[in-house]
Amino acid sequence: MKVATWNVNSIRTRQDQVVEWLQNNPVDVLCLQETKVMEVQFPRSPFEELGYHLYISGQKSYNGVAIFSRTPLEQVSTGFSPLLDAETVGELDEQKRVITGIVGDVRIVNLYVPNGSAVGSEKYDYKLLWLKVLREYLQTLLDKQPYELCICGDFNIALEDRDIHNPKGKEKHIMASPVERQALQSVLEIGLADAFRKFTTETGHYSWWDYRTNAFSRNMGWRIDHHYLTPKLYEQASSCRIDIAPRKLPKPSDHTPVIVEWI
DNA sequence: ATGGCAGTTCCTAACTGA
Repeated sequence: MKVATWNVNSIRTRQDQVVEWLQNNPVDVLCLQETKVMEVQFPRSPFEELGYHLYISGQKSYNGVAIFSRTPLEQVSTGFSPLLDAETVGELDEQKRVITGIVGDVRIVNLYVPNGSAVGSEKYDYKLLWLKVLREYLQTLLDKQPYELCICGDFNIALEDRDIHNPKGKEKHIMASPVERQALQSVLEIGLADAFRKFTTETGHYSWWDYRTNAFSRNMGWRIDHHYLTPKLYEQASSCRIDIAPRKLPKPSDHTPVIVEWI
């Protein structure tokens, strides 16, 4: 089973690139973030023609997540609300950042974690609150269901210094600040491990490069797109790789796909 | 230090992203 995650920064702009990528990389599941379109306007047919079933949580202009799957997903739901009480969720489901479904004996959870703008800003507080509620959401999933979990998506956090091209002085930088790193660590403490780090320990491997300053050609990147697995699935994982080919294309997304495989 | 690039919409300016 191969599960990929890719922040496409607008599915309508990236449609042809995603089609071509799927033709060359026929993964079982593709999790997309930042689709930036309402479900009714989502370009479904190019992907359905490739044999995928589409599950979409969309909104206009911002955010938006989707799962493409070769086999139909079961128990698909979006947002935190299906598992948590209204008081806990508050307004968090207004932004479309969560979609999940079951394939085989694995629950896929596709996430687009808030960026947070700047450390100490209102959006940063929103990011921290969102991660706190995410932990409750995932803990509830684990408590209620026997499925293994594959949590993937754009986490907007580089968890360790080796996930950043130049980690020096990043304590106040969004995506690297200690408080948000700790918030993500707290989520992982429920029993999740980073699939990529099972296979690759050195620095220099990234999934996002800023559009500005020729960051990609200088490999000034960040590894912020992750797959987190429950222990049994982590043991079964046989590879996790970053495909930088799409980042080299004209008009690319600023992120590139990451693919995990398990037996 | 700042801003740089890209996508979107209430579209040629302002926002959000990361």
